Amino acid sequence: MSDVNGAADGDSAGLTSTVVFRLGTLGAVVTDRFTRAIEELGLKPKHVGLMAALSRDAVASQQELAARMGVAPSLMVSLADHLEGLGAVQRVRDPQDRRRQVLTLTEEGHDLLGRCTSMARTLDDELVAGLTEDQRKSLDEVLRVMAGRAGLP
Amino acid sequence: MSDVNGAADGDSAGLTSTVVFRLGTLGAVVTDRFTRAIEELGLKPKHVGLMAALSRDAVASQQELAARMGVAPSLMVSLADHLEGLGAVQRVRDPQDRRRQVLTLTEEGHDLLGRCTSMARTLDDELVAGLTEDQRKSLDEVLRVMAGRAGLP
DNA sequence: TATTGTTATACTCTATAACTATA
DNA sequence: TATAGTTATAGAGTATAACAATA
Repeated sequence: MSDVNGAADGDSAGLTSTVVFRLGTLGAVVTDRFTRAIEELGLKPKHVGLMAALSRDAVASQQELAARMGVAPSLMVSLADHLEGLGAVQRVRDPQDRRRQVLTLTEEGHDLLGRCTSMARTLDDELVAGLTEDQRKSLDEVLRVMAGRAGLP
Repeated sequence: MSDVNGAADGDSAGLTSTVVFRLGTLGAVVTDRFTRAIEELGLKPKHVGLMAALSRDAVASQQELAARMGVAPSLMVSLADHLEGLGAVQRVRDPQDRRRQVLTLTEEGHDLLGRCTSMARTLDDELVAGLTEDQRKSLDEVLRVMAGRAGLP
């Protein structure tokens, strides 16, 4: 025992009981599953995130999207390259400012995103299978509050 | 609209509303915060995870720990190296089987883990600040159930 | 021969910096 | 000169494969 005051030493009431630890590990496992699910579509989570962002806002420049997703502009290039190669997004030079590449989600892109969403819902079902209806509602609200607390949109 | 049946196109009722997406992003943000918090202790999340595992089981060989944490044995070497350098763990050759390196958490290690736990609790408080007591209890139970569903201990 | 730990190597992800073209 | 996008380069993190010691 290296701690004279009331704080727990080691893991008696431990690290593994914190929300931070449990949310972090669970999030990692869940993301890992999702990653494997979308692999067959030739996608990685960031590609899906980009499509979701485009789905919300219809069109946006690469810089705007990079800022919104919190990634470097150079990464946005390769994400857009890949999605363009799949026919999921279209790049159009803004005629007003020919430096800007404006991205839009194509019909194929909407379709792909829809399939990803469907896969996520399947995983959702497995994940919440043991929860009551009340618990699911509570989860929804709790996630909303914590996301706000964590500075997420 | 590229989908004739009932499924949503794009993100109408979308990907960003799934538990998978929300849990994944929230977990990533939270882990990121924790990572920055423990930086000043010279630790990364995996180091803390290893210490937590040792705290639960007192002693274990590197192979056992690698298997438990789901990492490669080679990574366990560098994690143990680092923690040994900090004086947080001790490596002792098992006299019964001199191939095995048995790891134990030192007093210093318990102390370090305690500080990490305390940091996690501080983050916990910020995270759940907007939740009622009922919601916190529900969160605890819901996390337990989903962790089980996700194959976590 | 099989296993534990280690070292060497390679791969993935992503950021920073240098560069091009527009403004 | 400043900015959007691109390309080149580098670093972090981690796995796989080769190796040494021990069983």
